[in-house]
Amino acid sequence: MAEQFKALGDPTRLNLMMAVAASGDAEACVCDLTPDTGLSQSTVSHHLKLLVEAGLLTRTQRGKWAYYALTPEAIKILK
Amino acid sequence: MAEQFKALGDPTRLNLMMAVAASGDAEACVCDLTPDTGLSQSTVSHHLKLLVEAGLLTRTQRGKWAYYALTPEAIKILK
DNA sequence: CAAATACATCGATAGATTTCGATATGTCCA
DNA sequence: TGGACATATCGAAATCTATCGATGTATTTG
Repeated sequence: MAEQFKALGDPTRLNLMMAVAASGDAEACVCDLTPDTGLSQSTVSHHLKLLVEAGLLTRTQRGKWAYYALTPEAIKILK
Repeated sequence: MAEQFKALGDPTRLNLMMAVAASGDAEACVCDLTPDTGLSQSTVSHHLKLLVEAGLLTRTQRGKWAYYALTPEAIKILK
């Protein structure tokens, strides 16, 4: 539980979560998410990984793209 | 908002929050909270300060003791 | 007033986190 | 197959965090 709060405790990651939540179909690929952060692609990828590990995002690969979506757990916490 | 999640994202601090919530009258002094953590008094004091700064605990001095209690905000997040 | 108690602050240090650029992996298309 | 694109991983540097012991500040008590 602390791990989830910790994951949400970084402004960049919280913004990523909000961006995913605000996306159409509530999922987004790295290429959509990266520009807004002002960070490098590798850094965004790293943060997304942490969010997945914390059980707050799911990752689905479709073709070239990796789509991230909120988990029920994340929705519960952020609501 | 990230600041609050960040504050809750440390196991020690999350345990402190739970301990306060579980205390009689939902408030506790440092002397009550310190033993369970296995940490030094100065470290616990430091963590409590962060929680207050994050708006998750209030601090009330009564005589020698400082009593900490959950804020409405904290109750909302932890519920 | 002096000692004791409860807590906060300070300075230092070890370890964790964020970030990047470079590179690796995987997928699609010509 | 080869190149282009999307993403992940790696290694390193800078910054942040948790922790401690020592000390400072109030407050109560003798």
